[in-house]
Amino acid sequence: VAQSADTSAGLQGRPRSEKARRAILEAAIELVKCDGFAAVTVEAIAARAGVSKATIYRWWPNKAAVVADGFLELTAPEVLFFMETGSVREHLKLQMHELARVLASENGKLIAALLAEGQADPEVAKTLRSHWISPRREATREILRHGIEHGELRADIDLEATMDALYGPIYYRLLGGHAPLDEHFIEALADHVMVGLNAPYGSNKITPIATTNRMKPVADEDGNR
Amino acid sequence: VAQSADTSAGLQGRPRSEKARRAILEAAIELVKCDGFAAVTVEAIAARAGVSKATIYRWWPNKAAVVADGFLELTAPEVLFFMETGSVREHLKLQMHELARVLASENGKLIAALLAEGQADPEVAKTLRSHWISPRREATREILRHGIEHGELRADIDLEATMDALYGPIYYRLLGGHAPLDEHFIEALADHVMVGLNAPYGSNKITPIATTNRMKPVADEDGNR
Amino acid sequence: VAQSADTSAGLQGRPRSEKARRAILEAAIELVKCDGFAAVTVEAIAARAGVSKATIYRWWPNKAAVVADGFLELTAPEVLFFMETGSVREHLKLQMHELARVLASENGKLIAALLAEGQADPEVAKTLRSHWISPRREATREILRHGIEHGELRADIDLEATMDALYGPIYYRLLGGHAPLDEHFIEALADHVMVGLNAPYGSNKITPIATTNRMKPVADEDGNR
Amino acid sequence: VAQSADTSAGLQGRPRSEKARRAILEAAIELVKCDGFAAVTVEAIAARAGVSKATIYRWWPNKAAVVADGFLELTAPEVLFFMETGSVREHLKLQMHELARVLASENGKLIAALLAEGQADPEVAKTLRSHWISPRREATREILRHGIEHGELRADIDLEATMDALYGPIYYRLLGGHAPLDEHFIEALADHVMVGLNAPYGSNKITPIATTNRMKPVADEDGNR
DNA sequence: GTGTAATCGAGACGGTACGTCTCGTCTTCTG
DNA sequence: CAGAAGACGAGACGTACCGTCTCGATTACAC
Repeated sequence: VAQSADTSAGLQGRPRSEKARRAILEAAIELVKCDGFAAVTVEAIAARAGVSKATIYRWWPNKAAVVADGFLELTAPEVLFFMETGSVREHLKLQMHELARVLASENGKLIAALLAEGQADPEVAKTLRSHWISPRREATREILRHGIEHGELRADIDLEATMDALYGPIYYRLLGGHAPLDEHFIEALADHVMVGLNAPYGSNKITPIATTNRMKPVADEDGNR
Repeated sequence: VAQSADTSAGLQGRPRSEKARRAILEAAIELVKCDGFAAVTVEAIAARAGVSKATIYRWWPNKAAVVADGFLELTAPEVLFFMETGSVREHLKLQMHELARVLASENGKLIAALLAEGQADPEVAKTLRSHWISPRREATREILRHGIEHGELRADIDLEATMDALYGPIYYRLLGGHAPLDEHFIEALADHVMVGLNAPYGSNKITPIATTNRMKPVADEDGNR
Repeated sequence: VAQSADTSAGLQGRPRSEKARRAILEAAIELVKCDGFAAVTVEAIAARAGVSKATIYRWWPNKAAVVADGFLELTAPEVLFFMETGSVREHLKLQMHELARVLASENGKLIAALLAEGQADPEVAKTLRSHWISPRREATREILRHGIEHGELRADIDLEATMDALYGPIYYRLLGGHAPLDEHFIEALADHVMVGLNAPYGSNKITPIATTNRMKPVADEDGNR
Repeated sequence: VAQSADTSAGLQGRPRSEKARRAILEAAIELVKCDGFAAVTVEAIAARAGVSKATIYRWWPNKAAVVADGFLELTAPEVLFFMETGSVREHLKLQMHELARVLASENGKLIAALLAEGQADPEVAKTLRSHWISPRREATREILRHGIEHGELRADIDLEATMDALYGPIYYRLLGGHAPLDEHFIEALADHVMVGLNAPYGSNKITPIATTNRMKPVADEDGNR
């Protein structure tokens, strides 16, 4: 979110203080976790970080950018990499569980706040997309491609829509708050959406999950893009 | 959202001005649509409505409540009533299209803003849930039940998770902004998630969906709000 | 300095709080007298007055205006009115002593600060001229006219230049700080400049002072405007 | 004003850059003349001089000191040397005209600003006194002494008060801004205060001033700074 | 009709945080 | 090692809204 923080930009002058930068990000995250995003002030961040307000505004345009950077740098969990050893379906399910676990934790409120802020601040939205949403989608996209190549998944699925089908409901519960983000939900959701990923009836490479999912793949219509 | 606005409370004194109330709600909605939720101030609403700030604060606790009320009263689209003529699946798909259409319109920004505000303001979240999300879920729930009863849908689905699977991805695209909310997406999504609703192969009441959809029209209606 | 503080302007709305106004002016003056003009902050004035910063900025454009108003309202000494009983010369001398006394007191620093601020802020300069300098000059102008009419003073003096000759040296010592503003100085100064006011030799209405001043009016050249 | 700028102090290391020093002073003066003292920043001076802020702060304690130094070095007009050819009175009058001319010029604003700053910053006040006010007073003092010695002026005048009487009104108009600093004013003023310098009527060495001024030319010169 | 009581407009108020600005110091690299 | 470049801590600036309050003027019901 910061203006790419090109530390080596000037080649001259006092270099940016890495200490101050970390102190700011840490203070921001701690305060958000403690008081909630809306209650956090740039002035409070500065005070807690032992830093001047001007130093914050020199590198970030506003509070949300600081928090976004802090979250991404300090607490954003790593993207799960696909292990060749498991089935694609199992891996996708695992990822859904993992996402739900993160969103149900303390960090969930933070992501929710950033998504919310993103509705008003395009810059925050962009950061969140490029550093949180997109990497995860890219990883999932690869897995889906892998599954398709190996015949584990139908070849005609719409990759983008599929990813929304997998993760969208989880974010929906996070933001809507109409129902809990628990493991039972993820199980039910995964069971539901996995069906749509089944390789067509008669495929010879069905993994365990495929059989688990009722064994009897439906032969319905499906679309992709 | 307003404190139930018990107009007849006092039995005495000047009654609440309905004109002012409408002017406020309309001004709020217009401003949000024009400038975005975050840029709207109570003072601006008051000015545009030709109303005193105190009058707003007398009836609503804050800006978000005004906007929420305004949205619900002035622009919240009606829940689709279930038509006897279509199949359950078709109806669900239709609802998904309708929701996407609304969220992709000008009102989508408004709902996104309210959902965002709801992350910080529980009252707004509650209002949105009880007046926007829940009625729609209730309607869908009924349809799903109907589909199950008539054998058009699997009997073992998790109703709540299913509704999240149907609508969650749509909200996800609205709020994430990572991909467009167009008809193509809804088609792909619907095709995907509908598979998970299939009655299991060999069910004795329902033929494979493709044919079923025409053979067994549901006879039910539903509405709310 | 305030925008004429037209309290009765609106005829509508909450009337301006006279209490707050006085608290602000008093706080400003106290702080200036305590810490000096340069060290005073609008925030400090607000804090001491128990008032919001916005309230100060609503009525005054800046710190100097507040202090100027406060000084003029709370501590500016009254203009000395001319008593018919004394001689014009005595009265002028009295006024010079009085001015020196004020400028040598605590208020002198205040006036010096305001005059200084006036160099950068035309509004302050204007206020000071219209509320401090001009009234005193006007009073003196009347006295000089009186003296001329009664033959106590020469008729061909330049009134404006005369007033500068009377008071300018006093302000000069105040601001230059090169010599003390004591009574001895005023005596010497008055003796010096009074000579130039003498009615021409032979005037039949010389007051005691005129005789004191060496009795022998010089017959030199003089100009006026 | 600078901390004696002992260029030769170190005996070792890179000597102070005279170029930078001049650039700073010139930039300061230009900026003050262009934007006014209050609007000038140390950063702006540094930028315009192509110099680092630290270099300025290494040699001057603050902005006012830089401007004061710049003024004294670059624009302070020379003290008028006393010409043997004129009378003391004429010379004094000439000096008054000259002072008024300078103060009415662009430099007048600068001197006014420095006098103003001197009210808050004793260091500036001291510099101004020692480099601007005092040398001129010293020169005038000599002239007055000369005039007394030669019987052109009264012997019982208070030298200090006299100088305030001569120049104070000029500074007063400069700072008060209540009337213009034009030649007419100086003429009137000089005529007025010169009367107080007259040797008493009947003095045995001097004829009435009007004639004296040509009869007894002073033989003296004076300079300073 | 005449109270009585609540609403309305206008707008001042105490607060709080904003984002900007300048100060004077410091830290690093370059010439 | 002086100097440029420029980041830094400090803290005041003036602005913008917040949500509350005080007014006087305006309704409409109750008597």
